[in-house]
Amino acid sequence: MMESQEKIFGLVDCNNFFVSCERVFNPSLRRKPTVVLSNNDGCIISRSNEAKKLGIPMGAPYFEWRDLMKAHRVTVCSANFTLYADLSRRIAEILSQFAPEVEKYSVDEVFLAFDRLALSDLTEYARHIKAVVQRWVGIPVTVGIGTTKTLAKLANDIAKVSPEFQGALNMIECREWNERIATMPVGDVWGIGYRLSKKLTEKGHKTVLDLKEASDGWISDTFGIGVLRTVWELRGISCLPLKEVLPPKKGITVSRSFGEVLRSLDELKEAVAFFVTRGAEKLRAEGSSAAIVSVYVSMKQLDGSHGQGEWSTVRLPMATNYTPMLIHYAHEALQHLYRPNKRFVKAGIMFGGIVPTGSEQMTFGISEEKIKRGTQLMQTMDEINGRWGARAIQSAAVGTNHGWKSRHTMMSPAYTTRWDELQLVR
DNA sequence: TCTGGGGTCCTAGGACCC
DNA sequence: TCTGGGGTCCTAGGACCC
Repeated sequence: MMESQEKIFGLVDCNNFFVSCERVFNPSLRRKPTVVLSNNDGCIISRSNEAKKLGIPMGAPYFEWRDLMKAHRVTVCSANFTLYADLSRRIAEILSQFAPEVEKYSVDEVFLAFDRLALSDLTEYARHIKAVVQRWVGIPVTVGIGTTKTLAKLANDIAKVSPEFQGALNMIECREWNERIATMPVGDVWGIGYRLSKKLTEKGHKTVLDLKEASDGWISDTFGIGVLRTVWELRGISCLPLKEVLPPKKGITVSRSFGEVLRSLDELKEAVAFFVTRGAEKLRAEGSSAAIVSVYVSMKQLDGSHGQGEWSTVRLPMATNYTPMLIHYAHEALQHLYRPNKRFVKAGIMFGGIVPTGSEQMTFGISEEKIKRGTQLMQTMDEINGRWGARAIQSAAVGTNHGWKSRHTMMSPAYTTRWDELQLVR
């Protein structure tokens, strides 16, 4: 029984994903130090190996490293998330041909699951997968194989920094596995972050091997069930199943820092309307509706720092994904937060109380006919935006001024998703 | 006014991930 | 001067009910 169910997990992780995406369409960036910035050109969120060697850390503020990068002729790209999402989807599609079960875990990672006895040489197979993705999409990936997700992830991390594995490491066939993890810090384990690794290290559990051999009772009493599961996964007992179909999201957030400080309520309303529009699209794409709308604003303090941020929440009479109604309630929430003579630097919206569309509680005062017309309008808008680019048409509430738009001064074109930005072949 | 156990639901906060 | 944006899960504590 157990035997037949036993699975092997693979993790395919794109190397320096955002930078690699930029290189696909701009080969002159290859072998040159390159970084990609976050929204608003705020921090560095992807680095080529050459950039990592210069000591630039993940998530570092751009302005702190600008001079060093200039001196070393580092190419700096603003984020082009539309492009990255499209390549990410293509890679996941290709990988689904190589394993019976596939989970798209993040924009740059895909978990695979195989039956234990189905394949004779998994290491060879992993190298094959790597070569196919490289050839078909042009993105370099690393493959880790293990008997649990946590071990596959660990194998992947090792393969990334050890060239002798040629981009694919099968933990099951790695004979010196225990020696390797005896020298790895406990914080390298998936699920052990900054705080947990600090606490574990203080208690004498410094390495991955230490954690693997820790006592169950102590772990669960001190750190809870989550860490206990991680320990079991390190021992090869699978506790984290593959999630092939993702359940609908429990919350949907859209937020941005502004390109410039905002003062007027009208501008804030436009920004909030834009966030709601994006969020409502996400809702409809999942077949969901929301009954709670929260709005968030952050203000610049007198000392120049950004404030904690303030929230205002409105409960709707019924769940909906109809953009104009969501904008209406978001604006109502915003009224409670707005104060004249303040400098707003960031805002966002969050949808909660999410239910499948169709299961909404009906409320008096809204006719079925009205709801039907609204649904049709939204469908039409989504279709048009899907075909002509996400901002082809949108509600008038979003406005056309967009002083609040994020900065992205070094952005590459939308090579794959917009006809007018297709790459020219000469 | 004090006494008790057990259960659910919700919220806030903390920790993690990319 | 300039510091991203999106998620998940778990736990503890309070309100409320029987």
